[in-house]
Amino acid sequence: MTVDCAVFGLTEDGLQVLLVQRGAEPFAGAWALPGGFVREGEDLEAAARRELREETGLDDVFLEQLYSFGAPGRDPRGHVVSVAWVALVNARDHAVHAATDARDAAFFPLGEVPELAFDHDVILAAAEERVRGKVRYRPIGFELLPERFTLGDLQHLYEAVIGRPLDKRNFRKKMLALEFLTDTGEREEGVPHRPARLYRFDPEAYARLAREGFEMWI
Amino acid sequence: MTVDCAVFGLTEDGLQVLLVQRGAEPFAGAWALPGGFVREGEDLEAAARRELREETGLDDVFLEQLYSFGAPGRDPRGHVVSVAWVALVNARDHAVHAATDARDAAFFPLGEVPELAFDHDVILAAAEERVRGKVRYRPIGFELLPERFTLGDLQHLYEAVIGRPLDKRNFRKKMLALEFLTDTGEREEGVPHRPARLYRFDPEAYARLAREGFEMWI
DNA sequence: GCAAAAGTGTTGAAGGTACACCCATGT
DNA sequence: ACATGGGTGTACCTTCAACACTTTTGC
Repeated sequence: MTVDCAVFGLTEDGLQVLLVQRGAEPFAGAWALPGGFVREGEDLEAAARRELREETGLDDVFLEQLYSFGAPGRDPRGHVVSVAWVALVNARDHAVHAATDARDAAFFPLGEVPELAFDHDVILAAAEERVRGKVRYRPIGFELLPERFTLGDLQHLYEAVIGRPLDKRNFRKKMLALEFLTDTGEREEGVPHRPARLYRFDPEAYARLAREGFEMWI
Repeated sequence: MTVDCAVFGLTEDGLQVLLVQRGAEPFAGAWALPGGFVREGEDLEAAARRELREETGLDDVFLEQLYSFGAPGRDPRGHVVSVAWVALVNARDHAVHAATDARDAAFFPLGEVPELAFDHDVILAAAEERVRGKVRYRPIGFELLPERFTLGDLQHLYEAVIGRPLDKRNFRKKMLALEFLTDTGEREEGVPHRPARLYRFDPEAYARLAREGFEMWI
């Protein structure tokens, strides 16, 4: 039993995925999703978090189970089932560094992903589909942004994930009508244009609305 | 590694789940979701289908992976991870009978489920949530109906799964506007009221529409 | 003829989409 | 002054929700 994590981050170039270069056989030297064996008696989510920490230095990230892959032959070491996870990180605040069995760790734009070890191309495709789908009806996109962000940041995020330009006025109307963005009262600083208001996502406000049967849909 | 299946069927009393009474320890005599150990080198979905066939006689059903449960302590035999699956069957055409390690197999209304073995109550709750959510935006409900069905059947299905009465005229308008219900030209027979038209779900028409970016939402 | 479900349109409200200009800041 | 993104309102159109009566069959 292994766990593998598809970790997504956001930059000006759009969505990126975190890969590690394997140091050990099989597939030594190949790029792969960070992951590894579950220990005896270890919880699956705990294993995913441990592997992420050990191989990439990431800690305290948003993590959600994706799917379990168990096709015979997917791992040359034998019949290994992998429980795959999706993680979303704010690339600014989470520095990444290779560690343990990984020679290197780096973010790759989704259009420039190299050949991957095992069946990690399949896992990555499923993870990307999950993120692109779910971001439209659950407030998971905020995990890709710093704590305080502008509505411009948020719009760029949605445009990058959904892959389609959005109308600025309609987007702002819709986001502010959802009542879980709180205006921090602060502004951007040091930008060569009119500074934007900084907002914060309020998980409790969202939870309250969700309990009342409300549904977001972007 | 085990697989466990939450199998749902539909009757006049609403959604039902298929349970088996365990014949072997642990939890001998307790009701549980059908399932069992994955064999060495066996595909996960194949294992789920095999266990369903062996324990309940069900074959050739709609099956979709739900989630993997791996909390330490969830199985007294040791650290056993279960890959859970959701199945939907048309209870009329699929006869159920206990077999192998199961003393008995029967459908239970969701409100009358007995105490379950292992953490199967947690798995069942997750499965129910998946079905109730997904049925609204994917055409999986048809798996619960016979091949030919009336719009009344379909409306009752949605009312049972969503748990809320629907307006007949609006429902029919919406379903017929979706262009994947084909009128078979046939009618109900032997009913003590005006016989209804029989429709059939056309998976290819749905696939075509889905490819064009269409989205259903009930 | 009675019971039981099938079948059928319209109207008002709400929400979504398209669209163009002025504002505040740094250089 | 100019370049850059921030910030704002309206009109149209589409979609959704509410609502009641006639039809066809078996008994």
